[in-house]
Amino acid sequence: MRGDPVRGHLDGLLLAALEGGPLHGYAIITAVQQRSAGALELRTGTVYPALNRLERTGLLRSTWESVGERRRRCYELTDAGRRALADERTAWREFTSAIGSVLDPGRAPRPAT
Amino acid sequence: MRGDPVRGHLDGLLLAALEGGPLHGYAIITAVQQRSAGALELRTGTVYPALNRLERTGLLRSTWESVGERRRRCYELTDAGRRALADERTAWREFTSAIGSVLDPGRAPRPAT
DNA sequence: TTCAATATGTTGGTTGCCAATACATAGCAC
DNA sequence: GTGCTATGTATTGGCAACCAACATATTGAA
Repeated sequence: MRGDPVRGHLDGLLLAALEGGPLHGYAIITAVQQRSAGALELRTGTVYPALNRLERTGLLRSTWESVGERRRRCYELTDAGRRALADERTAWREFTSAIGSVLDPGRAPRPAT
Repeated sequence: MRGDPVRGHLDGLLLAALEGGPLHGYAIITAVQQRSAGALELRTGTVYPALNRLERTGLLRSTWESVGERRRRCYELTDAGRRALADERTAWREFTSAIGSVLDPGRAPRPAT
């Protein structure tokens, strides 16, 4: 997969990963990797700043967890985050429909005229 | 549609627009716009440098046309361009499958395990 | 005569992800 | 007891790719 593959879709991926319940950053990375069958390998330099930003903008909320001596920061969706996820899904469908209608018209039929 | 929507998929769009026959830059822009039902409005600052690059790398070939006093540069796919288009389609399907399996699992089933 | 459409191009800026780096705990193999 | 890997969070600097704005010219309609 060509460089910067998730560009523009990162927020949606992170929100979607958290839809099933709270996860910490590292677990989000592995969850995304597994759900995409290994295709998407998010980098820490990509994920942690993004999670931080999503919390700042109110789409996520975080709490610190302790497992023995180790600390993890656990993120969960807020109500606004759930709404944002729905919006990301809509945007994703519009996006794939738009690009697909030009690039791959057999698979993604043109929007009704 | 959020900013930079075509990022990473521009080459595929341009190649696909030319699959049906030669077109000049301005016509490519309107063709993409029409085929996407208005969703994709490519900018001249995006398209012309990209066409130039695709010609430099041998995926397109161009000839100057004259219509009255006006000059247009007509692009067409080379054989390499046709192969590149096929690759772009494959990459597009893999891309949508990967992102979709995380973001929109109901619509884009996970790749076979 | 002014405006919009047609037509091609360049320049500079921003965005957003990535690579590299840093650091700490935990568990396993040897 | 030492190293290696996995787990875990975070920052910094860089850069590619697209966009906005600008520049220029012809054509045709109001």
